[in-house]
Parts: sequence; structure tokens; C-alpha cells
Amino acid sequence: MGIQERKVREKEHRREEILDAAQKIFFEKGLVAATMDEIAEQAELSKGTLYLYYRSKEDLYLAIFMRGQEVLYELFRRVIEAGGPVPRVLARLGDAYIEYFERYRSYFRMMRFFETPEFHRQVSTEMRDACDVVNQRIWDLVIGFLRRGIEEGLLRRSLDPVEIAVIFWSSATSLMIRADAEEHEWHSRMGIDLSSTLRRSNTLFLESVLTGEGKAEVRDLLLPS
Amino acid sequence: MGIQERKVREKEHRREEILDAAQKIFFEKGLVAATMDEIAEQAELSKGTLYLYYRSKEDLYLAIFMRGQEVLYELFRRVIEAGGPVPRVLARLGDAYIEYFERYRSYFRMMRFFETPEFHRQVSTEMRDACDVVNQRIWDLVIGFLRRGIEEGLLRRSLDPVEIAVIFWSSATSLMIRADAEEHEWHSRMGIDLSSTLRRSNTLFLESVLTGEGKAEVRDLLLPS
DNA sequence: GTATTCACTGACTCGTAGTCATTCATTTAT
DNA sequence: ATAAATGAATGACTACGAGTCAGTGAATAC
Repeated sequence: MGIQERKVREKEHRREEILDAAQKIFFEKGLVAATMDEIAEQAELSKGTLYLYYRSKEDLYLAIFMRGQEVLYELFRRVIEAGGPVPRVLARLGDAYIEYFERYRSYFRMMRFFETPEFHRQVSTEMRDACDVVNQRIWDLVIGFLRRGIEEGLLRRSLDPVEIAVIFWSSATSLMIRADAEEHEWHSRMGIDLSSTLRRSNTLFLESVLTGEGKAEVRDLLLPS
Repeated sequence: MGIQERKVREKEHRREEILDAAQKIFFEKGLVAATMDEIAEQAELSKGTLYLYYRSKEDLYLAIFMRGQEVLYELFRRVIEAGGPVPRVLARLGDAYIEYFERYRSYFRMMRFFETPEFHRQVSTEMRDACDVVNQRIWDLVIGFLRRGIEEGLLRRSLDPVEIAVIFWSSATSLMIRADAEEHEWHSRMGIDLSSTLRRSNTLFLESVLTGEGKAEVRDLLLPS
């Protein structure tokens, strides 16, 4: 009966090998410029074989995106598990996201496509669903934490934890996308440094969700009014 | 000498006709799904002719994007010219952007591509530059207004008007992109209504940039702490 | 009446995602 | 030991769309 198991193992291994090859090419060239022929060559397999393991170029891309989401989950989990006062942990979550942006830039960049409907239409439902699961874990982690903050009276009671999470995440992401691609342009045309802007945005956001009591906890992190 | 002028006029007219045809197709199908053959058919011209007027599919797309930017400029200009207390006008600018998102959805959607480096690489420098000019006018308009607010002591002096503009714009845009494409999903999976979240985000942002004096001006618009 | 110009054409090239009939090695049945 | 069955892997092939360019014909100039 060992043969069946070995075959399953080998198949999974092959799947990972393909993913490694695809990751290398996608990281180097991006989704559009990368070709399946190149990935096949990198994987030392024929193009046809790739399609035995992944339904489409986009499925392959999404599978790699999921690796990135795992990394992000770990970063957030560590910050939350380290504990401390809610406002301070919230600030650290912002820093963790910036760390993801800076240290795992290639994974970060993949989020851009995750946002486009054109991309999603190419993805198989199975891959989509698998991705949603990984994603939901991140949201649940963060939202659960925010809920605690509200119960403890450190975050404003008039806010919804889900909304706070979404607002924080989208504004940070949006600035990062810009900082990633257009940092230099913004500096020369508008005279600002988007990395600082990103940090300032996080600070402003933090201030805006804390109660008076919450603000007292992190007075040192806030801006002068 | 009238012949030269007539020819120039006709050429400009043709350029507009092509733009109209392209707009129809792009609005219906989006950048990726739309084909130059379809656009040519809509314009009742051959594909080759399109390339006599626009360098690439992306140039054509960007030319339409610029039409949208003109509309946005007008919306903002009207709000600012109508005048009133800075904090209230700032809130109205947020509403104007939401109006752009809701009433000019097809133009709004084009911004997504404006953000991707893959797209930019396809665009000719001339079109790029033309686009930057239109864009800059919007930024100058808004930033000039914010600067006034700071001078009047209604917006926090520790903030940079350019940064405020960028932060506000990116967080709103990011939520809109999500609201546009994934409204339903977010509602069923996370139980939130992204349109409300967008408005709440704007309110939070407004609060966070106003001084005490500024907040007093728009007490009715803010959330309970 | 002839030459020139120029907007326009559409068949063509080129590149790439995805397919499928075929090959070949491994496993199973006798 | 040999034949049949399985299924992983192949690569030539199709489909399709962006962009090109030699050629056409009508308006204009001489």
C-alpha cells in the first residue's frame, strides 16, 4: 500500500517544485511579463505539465500569493500574542504591516492583482476558496483583537471592529502600492516621502480610533495637535 | 488656405470619434477584455487607422481616463468655489469624490490601471505627460485649499497639506475600489456595507485632521467618541 | 491631364495561454 | 516472465489579439 502514498507525496512535491519555479519567475517579471513557457523551463518540465497541476497562470499566481498571506498571518499573530496594552499592540500591527511591505515586497506586490476583477475571473473557484480561507484567518485574528480593544474601552465604542480593520488595511495598502511604484515620482513632483506619509497615516488613524483613555496609553506615539 | 485648416479640424474630429468608440467598448468590457478590432468596428474604421491616431491600446485608454479627470476636477472646483468654512468644504470634497465614484463609475474604474506599473510601461511619454498635467491641476486645487485651512488654524499645523491630500485620496480610493468590485462579498463574509464604511472612513479622517477650533465648525458631522 | 499627398485599409507577423493526441515508464494481472 | 493498464509528461498545435506595413484610391497641387 506504500506505493499509493509515495505517489501522492511525489505529486505534492512536484506541485511545490512548480510553485518554486513560478515564484522565481513571477517575482522577477511580474504576472503579465512572466510566461508559462519560462516557468516550465525553470521547473524543467513542459508547459503541458504545469496545466496538470494548476488550472491557469492565475491559479499559479494565486497559489504563491497564499504563501505570502501565511507570512503576513505569522507577523500579525506574533505581535498580538506578544500582548501588551491594546493601543500599543495596534500601533505594532501597523508596523508589522509595514515590515511585510518592506521585507516581503514581492509577496506584497501580488496583492495588486488580488484586487482586480479581471484577475479573479481567470481564477478557478477551488483556488479562490482556498485563498479566502487563508485570508479570513487574518481578518478574524485582527478583528478579534480589535473587538477586545472596544470591550476594554480603549477603542471608541461607536466604531465597528470590522470597519476599523477594513479602513486601516485599505488606507495602508493603498499608500504602500503608491510608495512601491511611484515613490520617486511623488518625491520629485509633490515633494513628499511616501514612506513617511504611510507612517503618518497610520498614526492619524490610530489617534482617530482611540478613546481618551486609549490615547493616554500611547501619548508618546501621537502627533501634536 | 482653408484646406489646411479643414484637414486639421477633420483630424481632430476623427480623434474624438475614435475616443468615443473606444470609450463605449472600454466601458462595456474593461481594458483587458476590449479588443482593438472591436473598437475599430465601433468607430467604423480599420484597426490600422486607430494606430494612426493613438500609439497603443493603453494610450487610447489613458486618453479616456483624462476625460474622467476633467470631470473630477470640475466637481472639486465647484465645491471649493462655492466656499464656506474650511472643515465643511473638506467634508463636501469627500462627498464630491463619492459622487464621482457613484455617478461616473466607469471613469472611476479606469484609475485602477493608472496605478499599475505594467500599464504605465505601455503608455507613450507624450500621453503620460499630458495626463500628469491634468492630474496635477487636481492636486494643486485641493492642496491649495488645504494649505489655506492650515493657515486659518482649522487644520492641524503639524500636518503637511500634501500629505493630507494623499492620505485622504488613497484611503478613499482604496475603499471605493473594494466597494465597486467586492461590495457583495464583503457584506456576506464580513457583514459590513462598504458604502457606509467609506463614509465613516471619510468622517474619521476629517476628525483626525481638524484642530479643536475646526471640529467646533462641523460638530454635527462627527461621530460620538 | 498628370503627379503628389495622405488618410485609410486589412492581411500579415509575432507572442503567448491553453489543449490534446501521443509517448514512455511504472505498476498490476496472469 | 510477459502482457495489459495506468497515468505522468510531452510538445506541436490552436486560438486570439496587439501591432505593422505595403498597397489603394481619392483629394489636391501643378
